[in-house]
Amino acid sequence: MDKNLKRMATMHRMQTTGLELFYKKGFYNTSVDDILKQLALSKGAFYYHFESKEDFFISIVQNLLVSKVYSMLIEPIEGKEDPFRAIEACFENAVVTAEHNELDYGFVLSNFMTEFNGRNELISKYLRDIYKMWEVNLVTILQKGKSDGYIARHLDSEAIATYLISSYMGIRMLMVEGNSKMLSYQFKQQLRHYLGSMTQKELV
Amino acid sequence: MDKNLKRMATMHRMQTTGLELFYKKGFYNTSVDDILKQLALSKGAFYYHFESKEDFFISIVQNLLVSKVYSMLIEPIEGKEDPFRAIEACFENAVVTAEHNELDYGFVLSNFMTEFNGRNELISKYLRDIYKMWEVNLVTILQKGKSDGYIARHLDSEAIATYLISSYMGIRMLMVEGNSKMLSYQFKQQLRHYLGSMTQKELV
DNA sequence: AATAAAACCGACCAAGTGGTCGGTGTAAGC
DNA sequence: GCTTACACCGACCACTTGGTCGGTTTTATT
Repeated sequence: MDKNLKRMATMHRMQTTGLELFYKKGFYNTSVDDILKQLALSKGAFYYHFESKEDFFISIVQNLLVSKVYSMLIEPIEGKEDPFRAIEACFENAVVTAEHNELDYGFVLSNFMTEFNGRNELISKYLRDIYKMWEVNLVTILQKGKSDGYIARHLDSEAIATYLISSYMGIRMLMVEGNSKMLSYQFKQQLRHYLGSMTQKELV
Repeated sequence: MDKNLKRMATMHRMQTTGLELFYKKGFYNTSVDDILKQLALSKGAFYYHFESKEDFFISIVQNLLVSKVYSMLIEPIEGKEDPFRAIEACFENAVVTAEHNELDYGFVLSNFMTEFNGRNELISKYLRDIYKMWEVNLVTILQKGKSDGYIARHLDSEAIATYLISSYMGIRMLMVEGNSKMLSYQFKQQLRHYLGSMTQKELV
């Protein structure tokens, strides 16, 4: 059992470092040696635990990315009363986290989706699944918002979810170029406006 | 003169093919040999015309990307009466172009910005300049819209421009993963809603 | 202490990579 | 016909890449 623990510990160390470097420099632009150097480990250790660089990345996706996206972007809006309020709070929180250059996993996801698109179908599939999970969750909560009387029924939940995710991924892309504080502020402002414009219709 | 013409022709051929492959597979994941193979040209020809792979890419940015972004995303909304209408038409046109998998240069831009971020400061700077050109233009036309009475003065032009570009880059990112027709439709719908919500305030 | 399995090492390999360079074909100018 | 400069060729180089493998150290178990 203790053996298994050590194994898990090493693998986890490799995965977190791998994610960090892959995110910073890209998957194809980060060599296995880069990762091992930072970990002070050898090639042998790496290929003892993982079949290949691809296999390694997939393990990162399944062990780190899925759960992080879930806890950062899905859980915080699940079960809340007012969907728009919950979504607003969640997105604002995510974008503020991103200001300080911490890993925010919505963007990590979109970054990787871009990099692997058309280059590695298997990995793309895994990433697409996470995205779908996020999207489906947003749609579900919006639909529930309709039943609960928070959202006008004529609104298109799928389209709103798509637009929300798009703008978020877009702003995060821009934020890495600097000026992230201003961009974050502008995003929050317009997000509020966008969501606000849909709730106000109910008052009419 | 004829000599110069041939030189230009070859360089242009290299640049268009280069852009196509860099866009499809990424800059770092496309080798000079890949490009030369498709062109049936040799290494010698490449390094006769360009100093390095980096120099080559910069020439593509300056010769192709700048003018394309200008003609697709800036020119169509310059000098139009109603800014929101013009912006709406321009973005819808861009996203429809993208449906058929043609190169749409707004996305090409954002793709490269992502890839070079933190990896090549010089190239990043060139790309950022193009982005700024786009953004400044949007802000300018929005401000003009205020003077002309099309847009309420209390609205934040910079924030609107940012949000517009964000959502566009975001939706384009999602579109490459497939289902682009539906995503394009949803984007257009929500874009209209977003812009519409700001014009209606004037009626109040 | 002996054993065996697990965890790790690092030299090595084939296949690329960006870039160099001595050479060749060719077309214009004399 | 001869020269010259431009456009192009492709073998070659140093270096990096993902991946292999025979071997050594650690570790739990007896």
